[in-house]
Amino acid sequence: MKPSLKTIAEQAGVSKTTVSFVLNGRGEEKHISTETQRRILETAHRLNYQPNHLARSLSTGRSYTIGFVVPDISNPFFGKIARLVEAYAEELGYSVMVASTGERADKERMILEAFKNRQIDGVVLAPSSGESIKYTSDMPLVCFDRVFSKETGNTVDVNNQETAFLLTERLINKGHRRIALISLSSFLPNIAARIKGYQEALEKNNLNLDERLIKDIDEKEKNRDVVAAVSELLAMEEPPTGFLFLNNVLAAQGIWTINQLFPHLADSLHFASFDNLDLFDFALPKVTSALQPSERIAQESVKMLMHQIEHRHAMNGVCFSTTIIDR
Amino acid sequence: MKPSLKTIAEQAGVSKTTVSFVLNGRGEEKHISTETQRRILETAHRLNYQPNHLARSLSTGRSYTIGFVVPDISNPFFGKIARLVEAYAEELGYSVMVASTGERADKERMILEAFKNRQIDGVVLAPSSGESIKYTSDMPLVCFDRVFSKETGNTVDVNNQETAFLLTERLINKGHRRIALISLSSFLPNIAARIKGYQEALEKNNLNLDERLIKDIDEKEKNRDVVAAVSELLAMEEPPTGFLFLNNVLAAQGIWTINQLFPHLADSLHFASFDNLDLFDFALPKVTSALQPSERIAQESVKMLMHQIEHRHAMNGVCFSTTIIDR
DNA sequence: ATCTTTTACTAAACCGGTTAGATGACAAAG
DNA sequence: CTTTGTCATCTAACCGGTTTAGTAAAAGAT
Repeated sequence: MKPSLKTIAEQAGVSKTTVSFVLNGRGEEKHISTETQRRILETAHRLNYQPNHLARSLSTGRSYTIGFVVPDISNPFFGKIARLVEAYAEELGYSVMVASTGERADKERMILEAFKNRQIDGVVLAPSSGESIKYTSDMPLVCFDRVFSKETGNTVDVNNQETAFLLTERLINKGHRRIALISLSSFLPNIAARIKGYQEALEKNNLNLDERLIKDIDEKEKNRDVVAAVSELLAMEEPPTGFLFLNNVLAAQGIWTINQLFPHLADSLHFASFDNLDLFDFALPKVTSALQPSERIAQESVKMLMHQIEHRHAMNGVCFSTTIIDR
Repeated sequence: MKPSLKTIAEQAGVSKTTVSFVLNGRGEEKHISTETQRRILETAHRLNYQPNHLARSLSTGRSYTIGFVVPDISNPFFGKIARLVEAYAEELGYSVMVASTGERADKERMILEAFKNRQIDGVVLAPSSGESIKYTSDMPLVCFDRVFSKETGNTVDVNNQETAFLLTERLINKGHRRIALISLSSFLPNIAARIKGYQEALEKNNLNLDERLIKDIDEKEKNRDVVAAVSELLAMEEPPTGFLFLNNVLAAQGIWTINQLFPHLADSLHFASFDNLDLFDFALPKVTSALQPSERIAQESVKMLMHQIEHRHAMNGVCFSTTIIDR
């Protein structure tokens, strides 16, 4: 039988209350005598007492658990942040529940409500839609990676538009005149900003925007769609030589496509991609990438969430800069 | 104010008990009249009642939460399994708490105890030591990837020794006579089995085992150590031409090393590695890899855990076969 | 010597559910 | 006409903590 406060109370000959005070380090404050404190601590130790976290949470209303909800935890970008969020949260005595939404708003909603009913203290979320904030009502929430509205605060992201602009310019500066954009069909604010940055760079460099060079990939069928998109682009009479991929998964699949189907073109093309991957270091075509500061994103997200949990009011959104790795 | 059973009871003019029965679908069984049931359901719906999961868990002793504990959730192998475990668990109404141990037994112990105090129903664990089972005592536990003892049951792994044997033989069949082994210095049963398979293959093919071709990598410094190991090996007077890497992270770093420091050798070497990575499809040196069946590992782990949660006795361990992808 | 404060500790309510056992009403059986 | 059984519902205890509002005794102040 697992010992409870009651067990200790009986064995130490005091009340539950006293035991609770002492074990929570409030012994002095509550004027519990040194001898009694000693006896209680000794008993607790002897019985190897471990408090029941659920019971505590139920009465305090704090579960010391946060949620980490992203489209796909197996995506290396989110996996890395998960690891870091978990580490920071643990330092603060929090555990982390994770869930993947598959980029589906309905599933996201279900997950958030399930977590809320589990009395989670707050959620770090990479939202798939602008609706999510509604379902969480009063639960502390920090959105990262995708920011649907800056107004509510509590957001962490990067300078998407500027980064896309710079990535595109790098390709232009390397002499590429026709630059394809491999984007996503679902509406996400970070993606929208990146598209803008791409357009802006073309405009500034007096390259006209050819709509045929822009391909939208369906999230659910990305692997198949990227192969099709790249193949179509390379089959054009005037094919692009520079490619901007709006995230690492798309770029990885793009590299795969070239290597499997167009290996002879690997040297003549140049890629640019959001997010870094280790493989970009040696992949062909060469990939210039924009590294997002995972550590800072994770740390800031947790910090912001803790702030809201403690103080119940939002902090201003934070926007980090990416680091462009030229290859 | 969030509505509770009490709120509904008051508004519907019945007792908490009756509400509890009805909302748990035990209305018929408990002979609650149709009219009362209707009224209760209507009230619950009107107030948008959501049960407090903590309170329920406290009284039933079931939290419908499981833990997923691995060395590093950002490792793609574990990330993929995490995603799948999460999906299967969700289907069964469970949430998942994740934690990374950093391959440290002490941290693993802390995590397991913290989870236990959170009244988790069970844990899916990739253990870093043989000790973990002790700290979980009566908590349902399934170990995957690393199996320290088959005797206790509840284990899921793959045919490590045979796979290593086959991978090594592939290298031999491709004409490589000197085959390096990039291993890990920490003792893990899966790694030990893989080393055995390597030795067995050399022996069977009458190649003598050159200890200098075996390099142990320190988990904490893998990136640095792999570069050093590969560089040393290639600097030998009679350097190896085949390399067996005991996991995907090591192999990825090996590929990086060749591409950065020895690009002229990329074509003459051949790698073999445990676990698949997308980048193996186009990386040079070519990589023959052993794909582990993530879906089946995840599904079986969850199934096994659920079995133990329900029936409180262990199932026999399961061992899956890998799929070798020749490149 | 009496009043006030401090010390050391406890009883009981509470968090929000679940559940064993009781209860009163009514119908069928003996 | 009592007994037994079923129906419909409720009371109260319980899960294991936290916390408010005490209380009795000892110490300090007037």
